Amino acid sequence: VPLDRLDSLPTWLLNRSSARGHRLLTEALAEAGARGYHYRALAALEEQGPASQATLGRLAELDRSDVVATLAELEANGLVARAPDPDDARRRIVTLTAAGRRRLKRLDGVVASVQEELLAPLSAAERAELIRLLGRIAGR
Amino acid sequence: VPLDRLDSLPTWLLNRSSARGHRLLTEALAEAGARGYHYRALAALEEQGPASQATLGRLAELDRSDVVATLAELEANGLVARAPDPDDARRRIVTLTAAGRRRLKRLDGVVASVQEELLAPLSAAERAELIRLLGRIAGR
DNA sequence: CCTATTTCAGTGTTACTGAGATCG
DNA sequence: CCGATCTCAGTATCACTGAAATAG
Repeated sequence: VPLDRLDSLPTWLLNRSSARGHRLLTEALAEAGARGYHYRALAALEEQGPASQATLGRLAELDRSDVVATLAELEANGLVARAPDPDDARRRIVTLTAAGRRRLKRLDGVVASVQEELLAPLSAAERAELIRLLGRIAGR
Repeated sequence: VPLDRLDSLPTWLLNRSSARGHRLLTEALAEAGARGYHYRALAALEEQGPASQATLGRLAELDRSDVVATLAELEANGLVARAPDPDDARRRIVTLTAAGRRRLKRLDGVVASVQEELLAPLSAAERAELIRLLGRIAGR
């Protein structure tokens, strides 16, 4: 970075690193035919089991307006199924299909290789330390 | 984070940390009546001296279309002055005014206190280590 | 009545793209 | 004619807001 003031400024370095990671991830997922929202939604479904769209949106931290389109796309590709909740007619229960589970496994691999690429300059110990330090400042 | 898959994922932690830093910075600068672009432009001017708008944009990593509005705002507040380059009529030379220098000093303080707030959970040694690790993966 | 869910349409933000005018 | 500079207008993106319909 050409500006002295910025090149060891934490907020700046975080922005650069995050942008680079985000770019790598978006590109890698796009190559696999997915976007971040799809991965997060599939992961939430696998970890928490079938859930209403609203619950799923909260778990995967999707905006309520984006949940609809995201799940519709996943359903169109046969990765999830949506059915009305017999106990509460407002809800639609979303479940992961076998194809969805396989897709998630594949995307897990894509995501892992992006981490590898992003952290390539660091040793295993340094990677662990970075994760620890980021966890302390990430908030939430 | 409610999802196991994400809570120690570097790209995810970087996004959270970066977003938190960005929010703190934007808010603190707004309270001081500035935005990130203003700070970067003023800093570039102080570090590199008077420069054309295009050069300044490259130094401060502003988009070419945003340079105009940013500098117009700074000029309206008397923080920079713009004058035609006598040697090249395409260029407008931008210089930092005394008021601009004072404002930059004040914003440096604002930016520093944001770093302090963001990194509050870390010791001095941890902060240095984080900066070092981020520098290695930030790219550019 | 009030709250929760699902959905759609529109807004706001922030970066960027395209193109024109000027000039070396 | 090519390339750089400055400028404006318009677009793309992404998260979000408002509001409506439905139901507990």
